[in-house]
Amino acid sequence: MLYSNPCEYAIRAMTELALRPDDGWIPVTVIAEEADLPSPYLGKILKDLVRARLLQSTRGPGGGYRLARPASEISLFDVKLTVDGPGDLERCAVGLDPCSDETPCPLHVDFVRVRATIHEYLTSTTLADVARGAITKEQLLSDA
Amino acid sequence: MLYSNPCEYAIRAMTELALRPDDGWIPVTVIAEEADLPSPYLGKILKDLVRARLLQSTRGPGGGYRLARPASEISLFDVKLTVDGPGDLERCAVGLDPCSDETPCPLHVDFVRVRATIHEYLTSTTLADVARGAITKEQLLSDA
DNA sequence: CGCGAAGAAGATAGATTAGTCTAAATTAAG
DNA sequence: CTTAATTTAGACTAATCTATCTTCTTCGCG
Repeated sequence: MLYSNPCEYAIRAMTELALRPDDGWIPVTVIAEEADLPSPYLGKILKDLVRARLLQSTRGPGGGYRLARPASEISLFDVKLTVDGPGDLERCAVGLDPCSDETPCPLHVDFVRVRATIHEYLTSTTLADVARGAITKEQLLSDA
Repeated sequence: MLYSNPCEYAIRAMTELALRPDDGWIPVTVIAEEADLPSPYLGKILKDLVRARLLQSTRGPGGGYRLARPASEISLFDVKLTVDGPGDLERCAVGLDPCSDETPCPLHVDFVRVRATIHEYLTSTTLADVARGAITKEQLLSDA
């Protein structure tokens, strides 16, 4: 509900990278397989993340992708901002333009509270948190 | 960010209806013009809202649409549920299936809090609130 | 240097969504 | 009973999004 399709893919792919911090460069094909995503499409998304300096990449044999910073320093907000752009988070609740704090849309007042909650969640949650959750989940599933 | 395109249209159209509670039946063309929406497309959406019993309609001369209940008794949640379906609000934060309270996705714990905030907002906000906000906004704009 | 393994980039195809158009059904009014 | 206004339903078109394919560039290694 919060993320577009490619943004969700980006988070899942980056979580894979966060889970192997010292494996060097990981090729798209490997990431795609682990995260169960279509690899050529994922490649495009990762390319954008490289351009936004959230990932690094290198070509040639042994090449691939890796996080540009420690996972604990990349927030979901960083990812969403890169993939979905800034507009998505700033839109008014009902889509009546123009909408700002000065000329608020109907519901602006209540909606800013919701938006603040979302924003706080996105900025305070890092890929390290997601990776930690992924490990927990795997354990739960293997126990079952 | 919370609503699909057609859902946003639905809210805007229904807000128009909420603003004229005693005008009887309002044709799509009028609603579409007021809300600045494509009228044939809006017609489809309104039809679905009729089927979901959020609107009533009648054909023929003098026909059109009206709210099936007072605006204060129709929540944004009602509208979103009808137009976007139930799945949208239940999805996991990262899209890793399976995801439930028993086998939570990474972030499930933090995310349910965000989701609860959104849910609370949608259920507690009615079309009457939106209409009230729309009036306020219009005044602000005309003053400027 | 030359070969092969990768990412980068762009063209293309398929699927989904947004939007239009036409015809049919219904209703009110004369 | 006829006509005009209106919703309803469905076919159709256009645009966007998802995904694939192909080609090119870069890089490591022998």
